[in-house]
Parts: sequence; C-alpha cells; structure tokens
Amino acid sequence: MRLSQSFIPTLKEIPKEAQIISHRLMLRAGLVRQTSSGIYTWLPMGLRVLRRISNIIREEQDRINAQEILMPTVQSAELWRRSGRYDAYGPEMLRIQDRHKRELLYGPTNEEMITDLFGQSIKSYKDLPQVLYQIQWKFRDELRPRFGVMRGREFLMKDAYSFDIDYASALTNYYRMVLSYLRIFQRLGVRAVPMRADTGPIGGDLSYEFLILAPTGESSVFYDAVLEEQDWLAEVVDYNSPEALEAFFRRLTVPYAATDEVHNIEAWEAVPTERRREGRGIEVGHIFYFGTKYTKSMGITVSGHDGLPFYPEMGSYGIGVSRLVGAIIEAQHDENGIIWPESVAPFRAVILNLKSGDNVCDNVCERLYMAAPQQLLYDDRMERAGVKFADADLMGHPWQIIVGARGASAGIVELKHRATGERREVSIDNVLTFIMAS
RNA sequence: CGGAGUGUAGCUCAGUCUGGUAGAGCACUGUGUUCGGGACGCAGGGGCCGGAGGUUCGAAUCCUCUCACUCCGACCA
Repeated sequence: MRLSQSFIPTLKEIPKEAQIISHRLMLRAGLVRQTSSGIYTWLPMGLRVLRRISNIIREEQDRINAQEILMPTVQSAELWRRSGRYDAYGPEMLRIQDRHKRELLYGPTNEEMITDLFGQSIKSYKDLPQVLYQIQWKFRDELRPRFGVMRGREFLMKDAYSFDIDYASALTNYYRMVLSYLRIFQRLGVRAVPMRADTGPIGGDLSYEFLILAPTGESSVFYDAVLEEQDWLAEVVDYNSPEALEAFFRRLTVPYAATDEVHNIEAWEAVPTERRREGRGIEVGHIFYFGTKYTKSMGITVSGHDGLPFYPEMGSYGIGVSRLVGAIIEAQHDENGIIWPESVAPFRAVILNLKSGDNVCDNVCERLYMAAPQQLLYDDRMERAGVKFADADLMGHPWQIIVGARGASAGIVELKHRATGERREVSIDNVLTFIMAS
C-alpha cells in the first residue's frame, strides 16, 4: 500500500478521551476511530490486524476440526425465552423491536442460537461430536465501556461450541480447545497464561481463562513462573487421542495459576516463593464446559446407541478478537509506538523513501515495493524524513527499509528492526529475501 | 446506576469567574528556503462556542432544561 494513497490518519497529539496506552496508540496510529461510547470504526490498518488475528484463529480452530459458520448478529427473543435467559440476562443485552413490534436482540453470545441450529439438524449420536465456531460481532451494553477496544460494547469475538455424546468425549473436546488456544496465543506473539476461573453467567462447572500479562489488566492473577516458559507450539500432542490430550491437560494444570476470583491461598503458598508471580492480566479467552445446561433447557435431544433420546453435552469457547488488538499493544510497545508481533503486523515492512522525488530513490523504492505490494507499506509521501521515521515507529511494522540517496546510488538500503532497534546495511537485491525469510 | 468532570477549528487547548467584533499551537492550502529522526518564512482557508429555551440593548460567557463524551466504583470476550 502506498501511504500517499491510503487512509491512515495518524495523530501527533493524544486524543483526550484515551487514557491507557493501547487506546492512545490505536488512535494515534490510525487503527480505529470511536463513533460512540464503546463503539469503534476499524480503519484500514486496524482492520488488517483484526483480519490477521482472525486468520490465525481460523487456522488453529480448523486444525482441531472445528468448522466455521456465521450466525446473525440479530436474534429473536423467542429463542432466549426457551433457555430462560431472556429475562435472566439483564440490561447488558441490547433489546430491539422490529416494525411488527416483535422483540429482537443484538446477540451478546450465541449458545441459544447454536443449540437450536444443532437440534434442528443433528438427530443421531453417530453425527457427534460436532464443534462449530464463528467470528462475529457481539454487543453487550456494558455499564461502563472503557480502555478503548478492550472493553467496548460492540466487539468481535470468536465463539466455538462443542456437542458431545458424553462427559468423557466433551472433556476431550475441552482439552483439545485448550491446546488450540495455547497455540493461537503463542502464534499471536503474546504470552497468555491459562488460569482456573469462575464460570459466571454462562454457567457450568469447568472453566479456564486465558490472560495476557500486562500492568493495565483488569484482573489480578497469581501463577507459577514455570508457565511463562512453556513453548506450546513445540508440544506434540495427538489431537485424536483422548489419552494424550488428557495427559497434556493434566501436565498443564499442575502449576498453580488462578485469577483472584478463585484464588486459593493454601495452594498458592505451596508454590516455592521464588516462582510465585503476581500481577495483572487481560482476559482474552474464556472456555467453559457446561454439560447439558442448554440442551436440557431448550429440549434438544439426539438418539443414542439404544435408540433412546439423550441430551448432548456442550462446551463454549470464546476469544475476544478485537480486545486482542488492544491487549497485544499493551504487551508490545515502547515510548515511540506499537511494536507488532510479526504474525499480526499490518505490513511486514515499511519502505521509507527519504528523498521522494529523487530519481534514484524513487526507482529503488518502486522496485522494492512492486515486488510485494501486499506486504509492504511504501511511505512515498513528500514528507520530511523525521516525520516518516516517527510515523514508522508509531505504526510499528516489524521492519523499516530506509532508502536514502547515498545508499540507493550505491545499491544499499538500511534496514531497521522495530523491536530491537538493530540497524544494518543490506544490498537492495537481498533486502526483501532477508525480510521475508526472517 | 451512584460520585466527579468535560463539550469552543481536524487534534490539543486558552477565553467563561468579571457579558461587548471568536483565539493560539499543531494539522490543512498556496509559495519560497530547507531536507537522513516530528524544519523555517510569507500569504491563506477553516467555527450553529454540543443542542433547546430564558435573562439582557447585547450571551461562548449568566439561568433552566437537555444531549454527548471521559474518569472513579459495582458487571464482562
């Protein structure tokens, strides 16, 4: 993308409504604009990040045979009356009327809808298990939206739902999802620690939260330091083996980790002092096993081996996709701006043409840019070098390809790594190969 | 919903107490000089002073109502 032709409105000054660092940087780097309290427009750069996060989630969910669907944002109140949650959910649910005065709502979550869908379509135990997911906008009318996209009212969420024949099979899906989540967060370039958690209004009796450690987190967390050092991508676990998955989960849950809601002082004090870690965490994922809560309340059964109907066991598994954008920035920034993990960066590199209008510089930049226009942002503005440097740091692309007049005529460009600040001179012919390979 | 604030140019903010022609910096347009880490000069454009009502000869400023947004608390991906 050419910066001169793009819609990336960066700000030099901090908008006064933004208090926390990620919100400030998101506004300054031109990722989002607030349209009303807790509701945001995603601009080209922000949307790119959102998409890249979504795609990693898709790859990892598909890997465990979850199937993507897309359910509507607007749901019928009727559906929610069947589960009894229409009245239970409270004012957080945005209720709407259509022209016929029928009651609708903007979905805060989708257990009812998916359970209904499942019930209409699956009639036999032979068709179990099923794991379905979607990445869709949700609306929860929070009492107090804040922290930018981290606590918006409208937010993008990946929500998955599992349906199983029995408890053992449901647990296998649950464990599989834990592994999938650990891989997702690691691929996103953040450290998310799994923690035992409260089940909250969704209900059920088994619940884990995934929290990104950051000082601005909303939850207090307590965990064993060994959890910081795990390389989940290196774990070789057979997804099809219930035993392997269970063994993995048991190993994972040995070290202590809990949010303040379920913090257990005795267990905590059993952790060696030097390994105790206390801090703040941003909840980016939450998974539940809740058994037959919804299949029972909504009267959804399938036929078992014996031909008799039974209630399938369910679990639900959420990831706050839009929240992750803020959470990643909270965890990855410096005084100059965002430092994107390579996996979610809007562009792999930004080309800084330090002398736009100069034939040699223009030609070199043009050549580099045209080699991979989808992965490169080309700062071709007739701007001062300082402005380009500042914007590049602010926007946080992993690499900056600095094309100056002297270097360009000698066949050299300068390469700067945003995260480490390391700079090196590279020949024009090699620079893209180097960047793409790194 | 309780408590505390803020609404004036695209952004950050003066001006409001004490009523009298709407301001600055940045951004933007033109132009010249600059040009490797947020330059400088000159010349410009841009405002229903959040909205409605009231007081007054006269309201950004005083009064009443209203809307929006932010912060602190209780809820959540």
